[in-house]
Order: sequence, then structure tokens, then C-alpha cells
Amino acid sequence: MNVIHIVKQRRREMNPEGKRVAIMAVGERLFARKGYAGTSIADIAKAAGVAVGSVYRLFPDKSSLLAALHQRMEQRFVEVMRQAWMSVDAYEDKFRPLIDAMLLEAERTQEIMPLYNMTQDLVGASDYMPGVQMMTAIEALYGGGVEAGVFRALPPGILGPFAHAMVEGGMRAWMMDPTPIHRQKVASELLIVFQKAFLRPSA
Amino acid sequence: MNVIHIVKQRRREMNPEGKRVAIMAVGERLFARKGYAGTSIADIAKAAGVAVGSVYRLFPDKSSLLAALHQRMEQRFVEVMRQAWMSVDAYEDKFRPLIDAMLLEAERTQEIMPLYNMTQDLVGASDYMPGVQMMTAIEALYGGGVEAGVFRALPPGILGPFAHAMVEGGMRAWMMDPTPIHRQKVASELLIVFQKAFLRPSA
Amino acid sequence: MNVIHIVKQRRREMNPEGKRVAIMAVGERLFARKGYAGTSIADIAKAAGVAVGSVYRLFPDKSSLLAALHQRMEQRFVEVMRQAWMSVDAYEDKFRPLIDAMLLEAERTQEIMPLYNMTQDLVGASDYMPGVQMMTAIEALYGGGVEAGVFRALPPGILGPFAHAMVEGGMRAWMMDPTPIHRQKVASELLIVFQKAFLRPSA
Amino acid sequence: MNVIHIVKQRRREMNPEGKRVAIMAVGERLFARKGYAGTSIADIAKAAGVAVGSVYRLFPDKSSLLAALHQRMEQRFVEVMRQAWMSVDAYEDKFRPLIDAMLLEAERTQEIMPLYNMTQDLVGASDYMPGVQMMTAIEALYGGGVEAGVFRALPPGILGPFAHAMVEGGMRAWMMDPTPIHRQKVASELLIVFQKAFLRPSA
DNA sequence: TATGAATGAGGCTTCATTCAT
DNA sequence: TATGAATGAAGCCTCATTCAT
Repeated sequence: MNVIHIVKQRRREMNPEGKRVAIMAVGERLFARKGYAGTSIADIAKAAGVAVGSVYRLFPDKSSLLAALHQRMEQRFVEVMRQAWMSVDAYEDKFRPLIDAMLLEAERTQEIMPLYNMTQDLVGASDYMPGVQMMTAIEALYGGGVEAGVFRALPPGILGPFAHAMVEGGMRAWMMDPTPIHRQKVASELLIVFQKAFLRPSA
Repeated sequence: MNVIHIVKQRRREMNPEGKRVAIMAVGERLFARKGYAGTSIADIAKAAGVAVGSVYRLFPDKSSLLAALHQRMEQRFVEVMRQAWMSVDAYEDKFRPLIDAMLLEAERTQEIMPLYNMTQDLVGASDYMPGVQMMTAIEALYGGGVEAGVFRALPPGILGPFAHAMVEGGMRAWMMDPTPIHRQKVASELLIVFQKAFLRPSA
Repeated sequence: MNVIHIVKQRRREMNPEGKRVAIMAVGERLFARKGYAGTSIADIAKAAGVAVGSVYRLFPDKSSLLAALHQRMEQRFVEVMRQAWMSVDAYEDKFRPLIDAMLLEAERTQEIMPLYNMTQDLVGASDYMPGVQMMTAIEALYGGGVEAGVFRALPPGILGPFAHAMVEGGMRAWMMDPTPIHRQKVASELLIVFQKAFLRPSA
Repeated sequence: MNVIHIVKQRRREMNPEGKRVAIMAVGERLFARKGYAGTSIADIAKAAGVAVGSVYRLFPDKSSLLAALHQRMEQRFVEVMRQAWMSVDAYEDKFRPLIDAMLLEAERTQEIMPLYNMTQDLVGASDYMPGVQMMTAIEALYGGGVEAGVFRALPPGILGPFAHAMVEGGMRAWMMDPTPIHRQKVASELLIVFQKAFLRPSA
């Protein structure tokens, strides 16, 4: 019961936001490297230089941390996509910057790519739905091109999975040989596929 | 809680191979339903009607069971693909049966689809490399079409991930609305994408 | 993940029932001595010479162990009461052996008396209702005396708590000075109170 | 979840004594409702509208807060008893107001009755001995009646536990059916028992 | 060869307590 | 004096794996 606590605290060494940032940075890396189940909260806390309890003050439980990381990844990716998409006016020219940006982002974050597949561990964790953000964004961006008469119209519920899958395919291809030269090839091929698959034939 | 129950049999009633079969059948379903970490060997043993020790005589450890299941899934899929591919002579006509067969197989095994994403839990388990079989098979089948001058030649290390991704995209699209009508649409779109993306323009 | 387990097992050193017995004996003592919250399952396992996991195979959780102990205490007490009650025929003579037996039992189990007060920790643990057994038994035994015209009839829902309380009062009084002489005094006084309180005036 | 909320006040709005009052009021209810172990200092602080640290400035540790609450309960009860006792002159008439007052107080404080059983958590906490106050008071009040020749003399160390137990029995009986009618019955029976048990036969 | 009881490391999570601000 | 973020010990419980029978 009345336990003695000998505490050696070094508080305020990091501002609150810095703590969150550190935990997420470390969590991202460790989850990606050792898997979700293979990474303990204690591992993360130690690597982030905080106490276990601090992790729990920022995230209600382990799966919520993963959810936050997953969501952030998606957000970043969506943002990158959106910016690339907007960087060019003509719909027929949007695929190239999109693909470049995506592969670049994938390169930048290759270390944490495994997180994308950890959806299994997210089921039931909060109300976050992995993948939804990205699919929604894709459909929205693409929709403009359809209205403009440049892209093929696809039945609902198909474009999102297709495009998402192609991007994943590109990333995987790139990761199988992560050299700049190979990335060029992957980008070229991906561009061809996108153009053939999604541009209206007449266009 | 749809628990799996294979009726407890009098000992010796199940030959070793039957045991392996039962364990794999149950493991497949439980892993898919409750996740790898969420399923214990004891769960599997009980549902399969065998002793925990028996599972360990057939599989050295938990991850090996998953590896075996994953490998079998891939094998089945590859086999289905191969048969569909062979069922038609002209390369330009091979995509349609391929896609139909794949979506059919996906439908048949939709319950265990989550296994495909459990590669994270396989890292380091034996020397099995998830995904390799399928990519290899795809490259081999496709290669014939390239040699025949019907398919576009792709740089090495690209076709596998691309095709694989497209199939996954198709499966995901199909699973978002698992009705026969939607499967038709998915199949149609997938066919278009495959043809546009992989047939040589001249063809 | 794939953790190495170096196990030094000394199995079968104790038959299964012996293990349950040992755990309950130890749990009883430790809970009584250090409180429910102050006793960890690890403490109990160590003192009982078994592994933590073994405790959990016998009892689903910590509170279930307490429930089992509490229930057993009550059962024993009820049994002792019943035997004392039955050892004499005339209702007017039943109180003396009852009181003697109860105080004797209390003496025998004084070390674990604190368990009686741990009902707080039992709320919600299984469907066991602490105290119900004893009240029920008391009402049943007493009822015979009422029918025989020897005991005062009390309104329903009153005898149980009253008698139970008196017994507790006797035990507490005895425990304040746990000497044989004092027990004699307590028994005498308790007898007087019982007789005055519960015998019909005319009797 | 009937959570207690004392509206967050502008700082400094509550003087130290008010804080102590608020903490005790909240602690009483939360301990009673959720148990000692089930209530955290943070719970109490939040519900009382103060900071955790403030609780620790007023009470050295968690068990001291419980001790203070327990002690206050006893004090209140003793005070109520004493006033009832004094409200009547003749010893033979003191039992009735005593019983009425006690049951009334029990009714008033039924919500926090569980605190009475939390003595286990008080062991070793400060030098407060739960129950002593009440026993002492009982013996003192009763002693007057013995000297006056109205009450039976009981050996030392017996009256306290007995009377205390009877009161508890009455409260439990009352709580099993907390209606005014039942309280009348309980009071009547308790009165009979007290009179028979404690008045000198000649009286 | 089959069984399943036994083991105990290790994970997640809580929360009493401290103390910088 | 008040605050509440930070700390980390410690507890409950799970479950992969072993091995006596």
C-alpha cells in the first residue's frame, strides 16, 4: 500500500507539444521497424525520453497512438497530393506532378511505410477509419477532371480503391529498388498507366 | 461471437494430416476474424479439437502457422490465376478470365482476406517471403505476352507490384459493396484498366 | 515478439486439488493480513509455491478468488451453526451450543476474520452475494423455533440482520481480548441476550 | 454515472476551509460509491473543483483523507447518539430516542454507509483507530445507567461491540427495505431487543 | 504420439505522489 | 499558496511455449 516513491524528475525539459512530437516521431519509427505488437509503450517512452505515464496523458491507449500516427500519415499524403494536383491547371497534365510528389513523399517516409498496413490493429480504436481520408480526397480531385470532360467517369466506389492501389503499387515497386534511377522508371510507368487508365480516350 | 467448433472426436480419429488441415482451417478463420495478436494458440487448438501440444508438433511456433496459411493463400491464388490464364489461348483475351477468376476467388475467400495484410507479423518468421510467389508468377505469365508482342514490356521490378496492386484495388473495390452487380462493374473497369495499361498500343 | 522462455519447471509436484487448496489457504491469510488491495496475485502465487498463471487457471481473476474465499468462510460458518443447532432438540436449549460453536469457529478462524468485511471488493464480482447464505440459514433455523412457538416472531427482513449482527458483535468482543476466560464471558452474555431477545416471553 | 460536479470557480474564490469541506464532501461520496481503491485522488480533486496538489496540502495522503472521513462519520454518529440520549432523563426511556435518532442518522447518511466498512484500508494510516470513538462513547453513556441501577452490568469489553453490532444490525435491516414503514418495524424490534438485553430484569 | 497443466516473462495501464512554475 | 504535468513503480492479466504423463 503506502508505497514510497523516490522520484528523480527533470521536468519541463521539453514543452508539451515537443513531448507529443517526440512520442509520435519515436512511435512511428518503432512501430514501423518492429511492428505494432512488437513495440511496447515502454520502448516508445524510453526512446522518446519521457515517462510511460506521459505517453498515456497524451494518448488514451496504445492503439490511439497508432491511430494518430496513421491519420497523420494519411493527412500528409493527402496534402502532398493536393498540392501537386493544384500546381498544374490542365487536368491532362496533373498526373505527372502527382506521381512525382507521391513517390517523393514515399521516399521521404519510406521508413514508416509499414504503418500503412497496420489497419488491422486499428479496428475498433476510436472512430478513426483508416484509408477514408485518402479515398475521399482522391475522389474529390478526380471528380473535377471528370466534370471537365478530361477523365473517364468511373462507377462510384471504384476510383478510390483503384487509384489508391496504383499508388501503393508504385510505392512498392519503388521500394523494391530504392534508387533514383528506378524511381524515374516507376514514375514513367505509373504515368503511362494513369493516363491510359483514366484519361478519356477522346482526350 | 461466431466461434468455430469442430466436434470433439474420440482420440486417434483424426489422422495427422487431418489435424493439420483442421488447425489450418481454424487458424485461417480466427486470425482473419480476430487478428493475429488477438488469436491465441489455445483458441485455435480448442476450435480445431486438438491439444495445444499438437499444434506445436505440426508448426514450430505461432508465426509459422501464420506463414503456412499465408503461403497457402498465395498458392491458391496463383493457381487460380494460372488456370484462368491458361484457359484462353490469345494473350489479348487472357485478362478477362483472369480478372473474373481473381474476383471469384476473392469472393470465395473474402472471410480470410485480412490475412493478406498480416505480413508484418511474418517478418523474421522462417524464410518465407510474403508476396514473392505471386509477383513471380505474375511476371512469368505476363512475360509470355511480352515475348508474343502483345503486352507492353515493363522494366523489371515494376509489373509485379503494379499488377498485384491493381488486383488488390479490385478486391477492395469489390469488398466495399459485395454485391454481384458491383462485382460486374469492378470487373469491367479492371478489365479496361488492364487492357489499356498492359496491351501494346499497336495491339 | 518471439520471446525465449527458459523454464525450470517442477510440475506435478502438487496434485491439482492441492494447488487450489494451497492458493486458497495462502490467499485467505494474505488478504486478511494485508488487505485485498494490499495483496497482489504475485504475492499469493509465490507464497503458495505456484506460478501466477496457475492462479489464473483456477480463478478467473483476483476478485473471484476473494469471492471463493468469502463464500467458503460463510459455508463453513453456516455448517458449524447448523450442526450446533441440530445437536440439541429443544429450541430453548439451542442457543447455547450455537453460541459456543460460533465463538469456537471464530477462534479457529480469527486470523481470517477480516475477510468478512471485504464485501466492498466483491461487489460485481461474479454473482456471489456476500452474506446471503448466512442470513438465509439463520432465518430457516430460527423459523422452526417460531413455528414451535418457542421464539418470538419477527417481521420479515429483520431477524437475519439482527442475528448476524449479534454474532459479529460477539466475535468482535471476543477478538478484543482473545483469551479463553474472556470467551466464556462473551458466550455467557451473548446467551443472555439471545434468550431475552428471541425467546417468547411466555416460554 | 452520477458524477459529482462542483462548478469550477474562479481561483481564490474558495477559502482553505471551503476547500477542505469540498474535498471531504466529494471524497465521502466517491469513496462510498466507487470504493476506496476505485476512487483516485484525481477523481476527487476534479469533482471538488480543486487541484490535486491542493488535496495533498490538506491531507498528507490518500488514506489520511479516508481516515478523516471515517472519523467525522463516527463523530457525527456519536454526537447524534449523545443528544438523543440526553434528551430524556430516565434511563429506562433513553433507548427509544436513541434508536430513532440512530436510524434517522443512518437514513440521512445512507449514501455514505459503505465508508463504515472501509476500516481495512485504514490499517496503518495515521494513529486513528476506527470504531474506538463510538465504542468509548457507548460505554460511557451506558455506564451511567449501570451506576443508576437501571442497566445490567456487563463485563468490560463486551458492551461496546454488542451495542455497536446491534446498531449495525438495525441499519442493515433498515437498508434491506428502506421504506418508512419498515423503519418503524426495525425501530420497534430494536427497542425490544435493547430493553430485554440491557435493562436490569428487576427494572 | 497426444495431451493440457504449468510456467513466468512481459505488456498495458493506473495512479499516488512530487514539485517546477 | 495553487496548479496539474510528470513520473515510474507496481499490479493485473495473457499467452507462447514446454514437457511430465
